Amino acid sequence: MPRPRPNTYHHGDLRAACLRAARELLEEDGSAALSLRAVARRAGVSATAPYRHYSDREALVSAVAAEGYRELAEHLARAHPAPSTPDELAAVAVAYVRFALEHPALFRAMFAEPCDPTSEERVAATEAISAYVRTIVGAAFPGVDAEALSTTVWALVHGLAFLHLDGKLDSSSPETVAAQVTSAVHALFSAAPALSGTARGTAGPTA
Amino acid sequence: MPRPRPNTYHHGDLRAACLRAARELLEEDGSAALSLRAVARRAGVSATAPYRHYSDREALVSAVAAEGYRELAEHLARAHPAPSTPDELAAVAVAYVRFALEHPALFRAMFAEPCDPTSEERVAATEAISAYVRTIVGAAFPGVDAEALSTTVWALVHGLAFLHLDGKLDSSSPETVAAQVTSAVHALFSAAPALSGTARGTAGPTA
DNA sequence: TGTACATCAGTGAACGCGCGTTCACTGATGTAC
DNA sequence: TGTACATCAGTGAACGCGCGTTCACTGATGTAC
Repeated sequence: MPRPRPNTYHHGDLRAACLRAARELLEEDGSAALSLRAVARRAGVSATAPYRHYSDREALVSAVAAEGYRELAEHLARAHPAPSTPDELAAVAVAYVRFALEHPALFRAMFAEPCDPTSEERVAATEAISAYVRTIVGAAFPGVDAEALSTTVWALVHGLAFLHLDGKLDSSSPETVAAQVTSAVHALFSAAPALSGTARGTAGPTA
Repeated sequence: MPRPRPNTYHHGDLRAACLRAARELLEEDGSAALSLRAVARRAGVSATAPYRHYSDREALVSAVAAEGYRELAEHLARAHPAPSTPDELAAVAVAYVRFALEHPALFRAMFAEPCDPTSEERVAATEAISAYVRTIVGAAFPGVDAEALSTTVWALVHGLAFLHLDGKLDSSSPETVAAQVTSAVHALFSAAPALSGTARGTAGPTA
């Protein structure tokens, strides 16, 4: 009975296992800083094994953050694959805030610490997010300056996420949060036509 | 020649000196976590002296954050003591973002890490900020639901601050930042009358 | 004004800790012949 | 199919570090008489 990979010396996929371990640690204790040694311990591997796959601690943290960005993107797309009305956009906004509240430590790792600009994986991931926001805002408001509006939308939603995360707003129930996010986003969108310089009135919710 | 306080054994006001030292360290290296030992070193005092004034590290960090909130409040008031038009409110919003960009590490200490709810000094300071925002938004839009609108405003501005802080938006010049914040806030305010259930149209910029 | 003494606000040695990282190493894997 | 060997992916000891915190201490201060 030759077991396929019993307690292999060679782990198989330690790179992915480290990411998984890091994520687990973040979910369990959001306030603790992520340490390479803790990740190795959690992955059931010697303290130095991760160095085979990550050049240093920073590299691991960046990889975790990048994975977080990708998951966030998926999460938003799941809320609505191609939103084109204010309601659908609001649903995406709610998903954004919910993601932050469901993965507080990950979200902080993604945003709260200075992003080192040398991690191309990380830069690419954040660029993907902002491009995505630009695209869906542009699709919903074809005549509007999508660049400016999408930044404003992103900032609003991002700010709501952080204020909730920091306990500065009432996050007692998911419904409360969703209602607040929805109303804030609608408030902003009802002003969107005013932002349009070139095609005023061609698109927009006009109440 | 009895010098008044030459190299006194008794420091005089080590509590304040610790705060000052902590602030200096934050300004100098925003990415490093604040340590009690580093603060003591900077204050020119033994590693354990701060324990006379702060029960533990957390207490010092909370005190720093609380001071930050108070300074932020002053900074906003200086931008405009009693804003009552969208333009004046926008000036306050710009001041908020500028404060974050000028004191990135302090701002992160104030917001990015979970606020421990046991620090009454800290809780009081954040409550003061949010009450202040509520007040000025209420003053500018008397008929509007100030609670909801002020939350939305705060979130928008807070989000802009954080996205700039994290390098996700173009922060190349103060003017760029100011223009963007101003336009975002105006976009939101132009929708404010729509938020008013009771006094629609009595206040508001109506373009 | 001078003295005794309690209290206050520091010192400095010491503790145990977890960390990032290096190093020489070794067991497992897979490939060339 | 079997063997030799290079390479890969781990181990484990060790380093030096800064940290938070404790402890017994001591010098300075201020107050009561």
